[in-house]
Amino acid sequence: MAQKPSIPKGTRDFNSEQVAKRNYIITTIREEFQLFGFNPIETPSFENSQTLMGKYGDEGDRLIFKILNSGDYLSKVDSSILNDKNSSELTSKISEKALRYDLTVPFARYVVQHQNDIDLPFKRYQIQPVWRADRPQKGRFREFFQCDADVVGSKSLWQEVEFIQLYDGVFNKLKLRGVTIKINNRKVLSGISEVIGAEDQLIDFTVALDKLDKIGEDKVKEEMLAKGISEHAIEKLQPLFDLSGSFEDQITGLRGLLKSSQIGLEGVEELEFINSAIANLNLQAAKLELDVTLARGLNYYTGAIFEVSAPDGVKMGSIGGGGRYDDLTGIFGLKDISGVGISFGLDRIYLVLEELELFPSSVVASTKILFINFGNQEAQFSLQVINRLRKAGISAELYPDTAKLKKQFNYADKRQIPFVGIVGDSEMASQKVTVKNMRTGNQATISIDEIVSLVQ
RNA sequence: GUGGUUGUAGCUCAGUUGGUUAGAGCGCCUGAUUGUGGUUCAGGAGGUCGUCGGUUCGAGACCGAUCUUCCACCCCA
Repeated sequence: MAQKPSIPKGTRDFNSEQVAKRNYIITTIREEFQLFGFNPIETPSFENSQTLMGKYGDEGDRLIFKILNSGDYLSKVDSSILNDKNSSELTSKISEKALRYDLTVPFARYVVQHQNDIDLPFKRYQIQPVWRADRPQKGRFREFFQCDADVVGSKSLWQEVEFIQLYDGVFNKLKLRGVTIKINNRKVLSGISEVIGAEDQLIDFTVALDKLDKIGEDKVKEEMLAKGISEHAIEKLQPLFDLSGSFEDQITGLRGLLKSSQIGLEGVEELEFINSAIANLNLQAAKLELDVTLARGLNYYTGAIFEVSAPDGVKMGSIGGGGRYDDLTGIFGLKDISGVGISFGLDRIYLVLEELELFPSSVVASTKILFINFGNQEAQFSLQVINRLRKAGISAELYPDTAKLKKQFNYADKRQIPFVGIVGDSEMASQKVTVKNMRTGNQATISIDEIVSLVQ
């Protein structure tokens, strides 16, 4: 095993079965996207660093894969910068391109760049890999696929309602029941921080709050204190920790808590609108849950925030996320374009379907019939038969070598090819083929037309 | 990026306080069976023990570095 080749940490090879299963998920998502009126676009795997940097927060910047400039990239760099060993300053000098980190920011760039060619509201979907220089874990890769659907140019809350239905539609088709679509609203979070007098610490406050179900109330309070949020403010937060019950109950509680915050009440009303609309539309595979501790993508989300978690009992991070961003294109100079979108994490959905054994057995398509090779004359005859079968839409192949029968049959068996065609002197003379059913062991000598109906 | 963890045959894993020639099951190859796979039987191949360096008379085992795996943090799909 000397010097086995390898692939970088957090990347994977996919065998045929895995590709088939991935395609099954992708096809399902794509069909649903199209059913909902989204059209595909694609963007380059790498962007100008400027496009990506600063859009995901400091943590995000760290996780962006930077691409080294071509040529003698160090020669133009000021030696004082080199001596300073300031990585971030040096990076901007020696790297002007970076691998895309998600599909949302490139989409925003796309909208601004092609604003004269698109009709608003613009609905697009995009299924492409993204890269993050993260430390890998289970369900966490450095190269993975996102499947995004977004709408820009409409502030309507019906979009949020539609996206929830889209989530439900995809998971229903994948037979993945019991997923939870968690929803929150950035305005509610803003309102809370306003009410407790911690507007300036919104991010710290929400990041701590986000951990509530993981580390518990006391630890969250500890972290808030450590981040400089006053004890008085945390005391005011108590009604939030005590929030419980149904979506409607929590709405009522929030309304009381946020009665002095205009923006907070706005968020509550949005949540209420979405919930009542969904209640009238009946979800099939998913349930919608209000989770005021949900805080993601705060660097650009402004309204609804979504996160999808796998069914209970499956240990996996979120399998989807999304939200509304009122001014994402603003960063690129196009103001007042509101967008909202969701993302499916293909690689994690794969792991969940695998764990729950939800892949249909039919996803791996294989050859239907393999022809045994007895020699050149027989092979010639077999290929004529194979041609006719292929024209009839049946995938058929000839074993390429005149190997021992045991070996040829074994090959069919290993590849789970359901039928084997045997052509020898007597078959050629009668213009027929002996076909063996590998599962039952039965075999019969039949005409080519009969093969078509037998194998199909 | 921080702390921990893992690596032995194609796969899953044994391998005693450091001591001859590193094992098992499954898989693979050959034969029993030159027009018949899956079962059975007989035989066989395959490992510089992740990599590099160190300690030692002697290292799969101990130490260091590095890569990889998984976990916690961070963050996230």
